[in-house]
Amino acid sequence: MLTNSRLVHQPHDHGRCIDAALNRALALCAERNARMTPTRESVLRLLWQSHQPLGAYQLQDQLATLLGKPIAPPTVYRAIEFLMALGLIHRIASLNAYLGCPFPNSEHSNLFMICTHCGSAAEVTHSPLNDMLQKASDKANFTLQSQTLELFGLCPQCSDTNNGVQP
Amino acid sequence: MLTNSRLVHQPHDHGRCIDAALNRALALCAERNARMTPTRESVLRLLWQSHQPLGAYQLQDQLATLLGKPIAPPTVYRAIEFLMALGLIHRIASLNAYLGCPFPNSEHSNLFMICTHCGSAAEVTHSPLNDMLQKASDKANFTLQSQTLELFGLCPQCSDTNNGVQP
DNA sequence: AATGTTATGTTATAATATAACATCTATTTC
DNA sequence: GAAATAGATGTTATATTATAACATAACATT
Ligand SMILES: [Zn+2]
Ligand SMILES: [Zn+2]
Ligand SMILES: [Zn+2]
Ligand SMILES: [Zn+2]
Repeated sequence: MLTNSRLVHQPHDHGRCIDAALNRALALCAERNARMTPTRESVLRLLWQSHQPLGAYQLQDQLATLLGKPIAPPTVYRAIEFLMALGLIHRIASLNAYLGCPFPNSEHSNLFMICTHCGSAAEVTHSPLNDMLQKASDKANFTLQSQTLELFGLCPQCSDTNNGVQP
Repeated sequence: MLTNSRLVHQPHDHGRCIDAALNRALALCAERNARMTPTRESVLRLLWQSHQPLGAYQLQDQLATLLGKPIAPPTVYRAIEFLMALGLIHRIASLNAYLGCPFPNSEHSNLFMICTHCGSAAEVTHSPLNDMLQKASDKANFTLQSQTLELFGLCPQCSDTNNGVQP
């Protein structure tokens, strides 16, 4: 079970998360001949400021503040589109929100564990789960193409005590 | 694996689907002292006209046509809210659309298999899958509360040949 | 009939997302 | 380096999905 769960749901040196994400992104761009422009990089950084999914208009606000000038929705959505195409971020359908992907290269089950209290979200890749979904699909003669798997509940921090909100 | 998959993805006597759904709904309303009003019944019927999830504004159009008078969004959303509260319908987050539930009483995993070609959607309840999700949550110290599980792919009809769209 | 409760009508607006076209910037080609 | 091209951003308008707020109507209980 490959996951960033422990990291997400615990206090940690978060600067590393951002740096690592940026480095993965730059490597992937080099590999694919894609351009990591300042706008795109800013959006990716904003999505890695926390481990909580952000909505497009939250991103818009924060981007406008960061760049010190008004930003229109298409700018944000274009960056999102670009980053999604590279697999650098995911969309959380239940939340209409976006989240940095911790392992953009590897195979994905796209399973998310999202805390209903503090909002943090961990991503999980779980082969047995994928196998089971594949089998269930086979059994129903359903040709599986993609999947949206979002779990809601309390993260370790928030279920332990009522610790309040995450850094 | 409890599912309406075979029914959904094959030609069938669809009048029965609607009648059965209505009967289940009426029984549940009686049980819960809830009122199945004409508007609510119409919305439920519309959602059972096909096995394809419908958006709120599609419902609005169809309801307006059916009732022969203009219908405002809140009317539709109120009916949706009521039917969801009773577990008679589900929301498909990836589609912003709503779908009748084929087994509103039983335990739910809320797993959907949605055809990307014809749009039909089957619901599946799968205990081993739920167990596995519960275990994965436990392992991550995540207190599972609810889940959104949506699979996209080709239904038996659409993957077999290029049969085109479903009745 | 009077009262309280539940449902619907109505208007306006919030929140999320995209279309269409103009302009600019970087990359390549000559 | 200038011209041509492709890629990225700016700008305006609008589509799509969902809810807030308040008025009216229907129903139920007494
Ligand atoms: Zn971090
Ligand atoms: Zn939490
Ligand atoms: Zn049917
Ligand atoms: Zn199909």
